[in-house]
Amino acid sequence: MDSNKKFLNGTLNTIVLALLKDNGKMYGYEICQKAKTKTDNSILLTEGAIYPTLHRLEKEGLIISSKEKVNGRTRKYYSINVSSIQEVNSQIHLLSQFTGHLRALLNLST
Amino acid sequence: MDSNKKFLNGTLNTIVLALLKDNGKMYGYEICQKAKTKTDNSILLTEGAIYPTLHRLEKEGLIISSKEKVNGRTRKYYSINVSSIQEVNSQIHLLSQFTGHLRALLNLST
DNA sequence: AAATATACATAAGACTATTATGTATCGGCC
DNA sequence: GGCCGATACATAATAGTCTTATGTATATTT
Repeated sequence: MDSNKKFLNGTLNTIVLALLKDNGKMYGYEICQKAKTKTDNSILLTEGAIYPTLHRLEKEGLIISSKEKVNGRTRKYYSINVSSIQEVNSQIHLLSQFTGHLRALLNLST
Repeated sequence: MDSNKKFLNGTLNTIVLALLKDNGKMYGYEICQKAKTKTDNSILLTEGAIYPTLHRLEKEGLIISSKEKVNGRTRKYYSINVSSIQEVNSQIHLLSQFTGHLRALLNLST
C-alpha cells in the first residue's frame, strides 16, 4: 500500500512545486496531507523528506516562505517565487513528460 | 532533454522488469537501447546504473541470466524467473499506480 | 589506423529518502 | 488534571540508488 515510497525519489521536489503552484500557499504539514488525500493514502510524504525538500527549494530560490502564528501554533507558509515561475513550469513539464515515458515503457495506454 | 535522469531513481528496477517481461529475454546493452528508442531519447540508462540493477535483480531471484557468444562478443541475457512472475507483476502494477497518482498530483487528466 | 559502436563490469562520490529523535501547542477523553 | 493523538516544525544517522569515471575487449565504420 505504501510501497510507493521507493518510487518517490527525485520526484518529491517537483510534486511540492506542483502543489504549491495549484494552491497558492501551503505549509509543510498541509502538503503532506494534500498528497495523501489526493492519492488515496498512497503517496505518504514523511517529515524527514518534506522539510529538507522545502528548505532546499527555498535555498534554490524557487519558493519563498513566511511564518504565521495560527491557533497558537507556528506555520511556515511556502509559495512559488514569482520570478522563478518559468523554471517551476519547466520542472513540472519535465516530470509530466517522464510519467508519459514511463507509461510507454510499462505499456500503459494513456 | 535528459533531465529525466533525476526522476529515474527507484523506478529503474521496475522498468527493467517490465521490458524483460515484454521482450522475453534481453541483455543489458539492449535494455538501454530499448528504453532510449521507446521514449524518444529521453530515458537514457547509464551503464553504471543498468548493470548493478541487473545484478541486484538476479540476486533477488526475480530474473535469471545466461551467457551467449554472439558475433565474437559476449552477451549476458536476462529473463524473468518464471517462479517470480507474480512478484514481478505486482511491482509493475505498483509503479503503474504510482504514475497514476503522480499524474493526479500534477493535474494531468489521463 | 583511428574512431565509434557494441558489451560487460566496478569503484568513488553525490544526492535523496527513511528512520529516529527532539521540541512544542492544541483538543478530546476519562 | 493528565494522557494521548493530531498538529507543526526541525535535524541527524543511515541506507539506497544513481552519476561519473574508469577499465577491458571485440566488431564495424571511416
